[in-house]
Amino acid sequence: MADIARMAGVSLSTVSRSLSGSSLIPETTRQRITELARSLNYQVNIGAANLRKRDIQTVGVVILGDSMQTISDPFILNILGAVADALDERGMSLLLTRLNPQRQEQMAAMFDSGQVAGLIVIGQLTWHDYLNELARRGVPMAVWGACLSDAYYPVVGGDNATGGYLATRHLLQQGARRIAFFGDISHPEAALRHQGYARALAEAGLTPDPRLHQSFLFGDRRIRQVIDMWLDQGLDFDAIFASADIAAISLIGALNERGLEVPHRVRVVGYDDIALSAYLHPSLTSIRQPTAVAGRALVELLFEAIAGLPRRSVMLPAELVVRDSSA
Amino acid sequence: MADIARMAGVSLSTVSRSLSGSSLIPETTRQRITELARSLNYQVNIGAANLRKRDIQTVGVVILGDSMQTISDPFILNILGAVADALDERGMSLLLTRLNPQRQEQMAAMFDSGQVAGLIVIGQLTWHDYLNELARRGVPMAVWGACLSDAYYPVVGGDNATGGYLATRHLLQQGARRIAFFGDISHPEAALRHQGYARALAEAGLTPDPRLHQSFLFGDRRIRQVIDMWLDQGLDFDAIFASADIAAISLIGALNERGLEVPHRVRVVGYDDIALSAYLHPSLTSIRQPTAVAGRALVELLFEAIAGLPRRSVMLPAELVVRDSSA
DNA sequence: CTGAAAGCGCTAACAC
DNA sequence: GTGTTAGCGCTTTCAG
Repeated sequence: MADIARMAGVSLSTVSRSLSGSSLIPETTRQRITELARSLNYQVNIGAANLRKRDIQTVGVVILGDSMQTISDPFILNILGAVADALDERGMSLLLTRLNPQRQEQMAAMFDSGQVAGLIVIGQLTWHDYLNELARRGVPMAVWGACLSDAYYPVVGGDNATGGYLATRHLLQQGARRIAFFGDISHPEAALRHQGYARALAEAGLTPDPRLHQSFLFGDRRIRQVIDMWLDQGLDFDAIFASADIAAISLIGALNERGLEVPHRVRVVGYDDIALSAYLHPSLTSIRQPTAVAGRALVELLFEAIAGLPRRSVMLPAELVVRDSSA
Repeated sequence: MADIARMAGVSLSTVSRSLSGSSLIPETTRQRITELARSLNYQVNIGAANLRKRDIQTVGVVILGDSMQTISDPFILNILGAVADALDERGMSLLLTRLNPQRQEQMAAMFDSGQVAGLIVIGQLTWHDYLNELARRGVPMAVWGACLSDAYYPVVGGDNATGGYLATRHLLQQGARRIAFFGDISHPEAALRHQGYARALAEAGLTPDPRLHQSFLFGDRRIRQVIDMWLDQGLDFDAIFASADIAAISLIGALNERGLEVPHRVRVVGYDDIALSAYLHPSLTSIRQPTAVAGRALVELLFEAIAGLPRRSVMLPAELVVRDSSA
């Protein structure tokens, strides 16, 4: 910037003002400086500017992980994409971090070290208490997850109870009676989906069979093992509601392998409606969650938190998308 | 930091030195300061430190997009994950940006504005010339893509020619004779895969039929239209080699819809070996690319570029993974 | 309208 | 070992 000032024959202040679009600077000077900057590939040093302005143009996005493995749920990554777009629209940068439970503290560090103005957390999992703690400490954030009543942080999430209800009622309407549930109910989102599942069953005069409830959601190998186990035990089931499409996909693979045709022998409904679901064979019935809206809402809520506005949460509708796997 | 200095009864320098682990500071003082920092949730302001140290702890990761749509190829996101891990190991932060061709300049801006020490670009597509231009300008970077001979930037990529060859030879060995190719050969990666495809055909005494070459890779709707078109024209084909698993998956869906069973009527091989491919029905034969190694290599090459070391490129092996779709 | 000067939070000479 | 000081690149009063 000093170079430009010298070359343009003006002071630092003038260049600074000019480049930041101050209306005090006459068009001609402004043009000259802009031109000079372009030809030098000069861009204002954002870090230094922020230091002086005491504001940060970056938001931390944290993807929470369950296992040590790379997260690859397309749904999560869809939300990430939506958040990236929404942040982009506001001219904010996105600092990405993936965290597993062993490194909780790193989450706060991003904020405490002045790297980011706030945090968007994707995947609430079992971090509820820690997130509450951070929020109490005044770390601005917005979380994708279940809208827990005792959450001290703003949440954007789907209507998981309704989603679970819709999925299960649909299966019942298709004639299913012995519906298994796949999902880790230690995660609030899955727990709510399970509530909806139970409610739909109750309405049909049925009660959930605990033997048909499986907590292992991630890890396709384990999903296959469960199917094997059920079949070997002669357990009776004619439908499965899986709390994530990626689990449903593994399930369908395992069922096919054991000769149980989907949907004729076993109907399957997933959750999230990831892009691939429509192109599977059979295509997968699922509960759609509006990820684009979610991304926008997360960013909006985070900005409200940063601005010190009262915390609020957003619950997005869940929509049943019927395809072949439940026909 | 000033607070801590005052509370600890020492000078700013002592706190700074202590927190950055200088061996000059005695254990006892160091302990006291560390303790104080922890209790105040204090973390050194990275931006200010970097400004002073004139070094940046952040790397920009750019995901290049073809269309205006959110990118959601799991393979790309796998590499992103691997890069994130590798960066993490080195204590670097990851600034994520998604760019489409309309906003090329933003890529340089990340570096010029001092936000990042260098760029990792995922998805070379048709950006080759622009990437070369940046590299010439001295922007440190590393690119996932095809190892082009006239690339002025370091590249990490799979052995696309061999991958294409392996896929096609495998199909030929399975008895296929009329093998279609799906992939946009304006992208260097796909072009190399097509070369391998042509070579395998040549070895079998066959020549590629241009009518069986389809450039549309993204957009499942278009893929279906192509299948419809081929069938309506009575075009003869008994196998398809698709330059991406996500395309192969759409293809299989479209084929099934038209009653062409995979693999009995049409064999299919994809590329990338995304996680889902193993769990499809039929499971998808594909060419595996080692994403974890790729992530590590990209980071390594970027650091070499930043350090001013001579540019080099890394070509990773392509491995055929045989599954049901080509049986 | 424009320039001089102070200072954002931190580190690194350079003294003591 | 420790403190003092200058200054990283920028913005913003405050004078002119």
